[in-house]
Amino acid sequence: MTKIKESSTYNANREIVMQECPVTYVMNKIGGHWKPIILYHLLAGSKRYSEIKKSMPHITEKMLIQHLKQLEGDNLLVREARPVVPPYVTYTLTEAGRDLETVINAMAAWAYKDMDRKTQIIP
Amino acid sequence: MTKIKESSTYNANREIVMQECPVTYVMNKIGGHWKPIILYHLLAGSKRYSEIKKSMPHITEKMLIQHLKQLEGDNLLVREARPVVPPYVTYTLTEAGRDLETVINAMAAWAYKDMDRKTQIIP
DNA sequence: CATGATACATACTTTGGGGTAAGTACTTGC
DNA sequence: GCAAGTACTTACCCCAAAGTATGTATCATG
Repeated sequence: MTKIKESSTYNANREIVMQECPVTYVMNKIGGHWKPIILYHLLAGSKRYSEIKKSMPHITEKMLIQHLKQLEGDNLLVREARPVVPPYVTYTLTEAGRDLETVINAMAAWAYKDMDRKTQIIP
Repeated sequence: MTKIKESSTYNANREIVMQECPVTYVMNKIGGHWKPIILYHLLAGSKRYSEIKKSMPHITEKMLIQHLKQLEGDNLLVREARPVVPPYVTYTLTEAGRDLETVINAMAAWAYKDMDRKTQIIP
């Protein structure tokens, strides 16, 4: 008798909204705290796992691979492992991933503009 | 004795990353499921509360005002209430809010391109 | 006088993203 | 022979965001 949910409005939305709203579509791929940052770092070129880790000192290893896997699943990057030891794994953006540069840049541009607006109001 | 966290890496990040990463800065303002959609609808022009609600059938009233308040707090929109009864409240984007059109459009453009890529691979 | 419209508010519950901690497999260097 | 580096994996926990449900104030209209 306490089962009112089943698939909930949340998931209903996910389905519906994904088809209607392109913004949500993007958010589902690059949303969250880490993904855009990972993409940002990879826009500079391919990197191996340890390099990404070094450029993001605050991320935990779990979060890092978790998101790398998801981004790979969403075809935003490809993983290449050379069968050597110690392992040598590189991550490279796909075309879809590189195309996100426009989005990332638009965001960055807005962010700097908005930060400016703020500091101008303070005095 | 179970308090290991205090402010946690999460919040440490929020602080640090906000200053370093413009993308995260944006995400903190327009991230989440609903905000970009609200903004999207308001880009077409000012709307009153009930109109926004109608254009987003799947959002709950709680979520709607909650995010409207946050967007107002972040200076992305302004709320104007006429002191009549029944209440008449309109929401309008600020300059900062309208400037997000670039970001939203870049996202939409990418989304459509990405959807195309997918449908081309399927057959 | 109670029902409906409008624009919320508030209490309570659930879910999943993010975090912590520890372990694995393989080899090179001391 | 064991510590250290590389690229993960696994188990478990916590909290904030999202969702559910219900209540509020005001007046107009039947």
